[in-house]
Amino acid sequence: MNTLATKYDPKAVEDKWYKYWIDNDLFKSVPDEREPYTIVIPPPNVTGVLHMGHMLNNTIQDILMRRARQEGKNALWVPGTDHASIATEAKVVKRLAEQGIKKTDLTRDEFLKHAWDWTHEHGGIILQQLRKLGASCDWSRTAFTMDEIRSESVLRVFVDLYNKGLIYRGLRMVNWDPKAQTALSNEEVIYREENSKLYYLKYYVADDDMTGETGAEGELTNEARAESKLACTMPCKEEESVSEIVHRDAEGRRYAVVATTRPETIMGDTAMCINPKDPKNQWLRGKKVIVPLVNRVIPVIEDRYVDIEFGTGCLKVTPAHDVNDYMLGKTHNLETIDIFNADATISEQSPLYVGMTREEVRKVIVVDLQNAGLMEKVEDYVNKVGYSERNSDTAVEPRLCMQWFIKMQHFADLALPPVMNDDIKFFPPKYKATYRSWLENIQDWCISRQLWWGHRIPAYFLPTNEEEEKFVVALTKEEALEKAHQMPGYENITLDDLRQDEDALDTWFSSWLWPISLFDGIRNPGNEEIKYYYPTTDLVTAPDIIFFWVTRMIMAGYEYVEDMPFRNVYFTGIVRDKLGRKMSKSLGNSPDPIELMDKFGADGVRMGMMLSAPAGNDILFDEALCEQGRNFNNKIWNAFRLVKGWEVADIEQPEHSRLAIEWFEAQLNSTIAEMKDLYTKFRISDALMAIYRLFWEDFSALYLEIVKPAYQQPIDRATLDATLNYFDVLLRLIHPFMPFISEELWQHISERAEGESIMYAIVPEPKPVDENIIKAMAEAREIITAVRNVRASKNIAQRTMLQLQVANAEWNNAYQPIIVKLAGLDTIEKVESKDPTAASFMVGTTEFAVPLHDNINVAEEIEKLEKELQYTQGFLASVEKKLSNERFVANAPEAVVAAERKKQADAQSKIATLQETLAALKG
RNA sequence: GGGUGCUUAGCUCAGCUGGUUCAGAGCAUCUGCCUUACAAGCAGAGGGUCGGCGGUUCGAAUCCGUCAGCACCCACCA
Repeated sequence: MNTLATKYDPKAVEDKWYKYWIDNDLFKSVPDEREPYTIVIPPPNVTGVLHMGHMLNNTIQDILMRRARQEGKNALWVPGTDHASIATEAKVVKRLAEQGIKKTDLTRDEFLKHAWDWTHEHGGIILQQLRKLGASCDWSRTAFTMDEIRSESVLRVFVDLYNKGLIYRGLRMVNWDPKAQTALSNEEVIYREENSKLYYLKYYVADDDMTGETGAEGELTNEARAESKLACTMPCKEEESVSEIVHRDAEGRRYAVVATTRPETIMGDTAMCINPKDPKNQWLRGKKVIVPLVNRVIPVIEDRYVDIEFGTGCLKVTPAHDVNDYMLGKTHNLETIDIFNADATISEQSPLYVGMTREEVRKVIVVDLQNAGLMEKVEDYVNKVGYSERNSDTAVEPRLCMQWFIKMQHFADLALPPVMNDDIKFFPPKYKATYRSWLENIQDWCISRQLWWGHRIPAYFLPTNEEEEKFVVALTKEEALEKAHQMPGYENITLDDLRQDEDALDTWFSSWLWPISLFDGIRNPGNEEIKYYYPTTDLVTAPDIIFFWVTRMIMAGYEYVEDMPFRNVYFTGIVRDKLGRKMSKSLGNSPDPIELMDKFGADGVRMGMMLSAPAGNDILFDEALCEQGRNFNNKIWNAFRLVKGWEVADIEQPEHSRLAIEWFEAQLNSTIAEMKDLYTKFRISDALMAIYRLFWEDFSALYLEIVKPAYQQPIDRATLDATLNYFDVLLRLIHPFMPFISEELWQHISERAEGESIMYAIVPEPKPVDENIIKAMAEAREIITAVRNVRASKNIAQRTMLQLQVANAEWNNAYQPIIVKLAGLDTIEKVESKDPTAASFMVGTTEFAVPLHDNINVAEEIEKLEKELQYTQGFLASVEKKLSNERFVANAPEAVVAAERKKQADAQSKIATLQETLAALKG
């Protein structure tokens, strides 16, 4: 009679409903009088493909969106993509290379054409994939960080910040990615531990007359003591607090030893540095030393920056290639020799190895140093090397060059208070500390990238003969010219004289405006949309972009709208495999989301994602969770099949059905309230678990089993109506998690007009719950389970009716008809003394018995009861011990003491009952 | 080196301001069932001295200290 398949088939419904939602504009939002609920998507890379991180992130966002709609809010989820300048440019360069085209052979315009081609070819694939997941974005608003509105917003902000004096240009040591050949911000550098070597190089003292010049008076003896041990070539350490350490070669010439991990940079050495308080290196003060191989004479400078304990306490200073050395160079006025080209090959400035790569030089120079006798020793060493976030195989090279920066202190001051005082709430709140420490140690933001793919910096250089550069910043070249004309000496220049800065802006310079620029709030401040949708409600993102993005959006929000960009930030975890490893292409442990959805259905995968995703914790993804999701779909499907198969007839409503409806009403409301609370705390997986259990345990295993008519029997109208009503509400509660199956079944459960959707079906407000109902049902369940246990242990068939005796005249339970039905009973009767051949059990303080006639095993029954007796006696002893403790009785709250007294009384009565039963059994 | 978390059943995790909704959930495991919605299922069951030690308290998974282990973030130690 049921024509529906016993297995739910997601494929048959998912595409259909997505199309229905789109055709009926159900994701669309325009400002109205309702309360807005807004999320802006963290824009994925325009040429990216969906991975598990996106799945998690977007599932959560979609759940929140759909929930908001069911709360009657005007919900808007704005989608879009990010141009991801470094990553995309790298991909385009790679593809061109495959075609035999070098970027350097192309003009900027030619290259950009290729990049746009690439973007149009691959762009938006990821947004298509999100549709399969069920993402309810308002696609009519799809934005791109390099579309017209967003681009113009970016340029305006640049000009504005420059005019406010918050953007400056400066020669700084930046993190240079030699592969992409661009500067990176500090945040784009990822440090990894590496096994490398520490090389100890000999720096001979220049013009050493070998007469034993001493460093400081009174330390002659130390030196002498040190020298006396020079039979060995290794440095000799005396009691280090006082001794000098001088190295001499076989001919007596003195040298210092410098420990370095980067011997290939010695061509750029312009000083050696010691700590002025370092006793062992006092003799080097004021000396000059010779750079090995290079033979350049460099001064020994003193600076407390040098760590006395590290290596030999001597530091080689290469101001062009190390951030700290650069600072030393500035304080000590050192020469700067840049020995690297932009691609990290050795430049003409170096006397040696010109044209070789840094890796090659490392190998060669180590050999050369050894051959020249200039290498003291080599040790294994673990250090941290910075890598480009986007080209993970490329070590970052510190490099000195002109870049654009934003002064960040101003923004840090704006952005810190609202998070610390919870105007903007973080979930979980532990990230507040991270946020704070970053803002309290804020560094200026390097925003220029030596790339073509991105927003070109709107700065225009003027012709000049001086070394110093002159430029104007303006939205367009024409405006720039006007500004230039204001400058003395430039009154008559033409457009052709202006040369626009070649650099593009950091991608995050557009992302930080996202919640504003999506509503055109930069170009048209105060417009209707920005007034309505901003501040957005929630942001869902991964904690690894807290500095890149979250923090900076807060900064931009307060700068440009004078308000927070979002009220809540939900930080998701990182999706790992079930062994806890990060998902990566090389490990091959990252499932293809599209394949997963084909296998388990989008609803199943969504549930799989959410089953283990508490905020802020990493989630260990396991396909088995999707399977559980699929199984739940199937459970819902089959419950629906059952209900749909019922024939209604004009018959009286059975008492057990009436009671089941009364109880489920309470249970349902209890769960609705629980879920409401969990949503406000962003405990979304817990909310899912609440509805999962309600549907499976309470609705399917209990409620439906109670009201289910006997085989081929009809159901009464009242019960059917109530059941359909419950099913409707359950589907609404399920909908945010599993939009497809809920929509599919809702059409059969509930009347709907064309264009309506469960996504706008309001979730009812929880009604007050009578706890007595829940308690009474819990007791009934316990009794049912106990009887079923008796049945199972005695191998009594399901259809054999049993009797239940209650050995307590006081006992009453409102749900006796339910117990009768689900436990398979004829009757429940109160007895003075129960049948001695019955299997007994206790629920609370009441003893129940199921007469078994000859079926009982007396020895077994006695053993069971004695075990329980023993346990209860032990329990009573512990309670009495507590009660006999005067300090407990005196100090504990009355309620607690009373509770203990009740425990005592209950245990005593239980013991009495057990003893009676045992006595009867033993005859 | 600084910071932030974490350690509870085989696995993943809940347990808020200390006391009957304190030892819980889901999954997995085990036993019995192809019972006419569902074997992607039904009915049951077992399983943890809440990381170690010490302290505060009448009472500690919960508060404090300490040790151990794990994770992540930040930082210029060559």
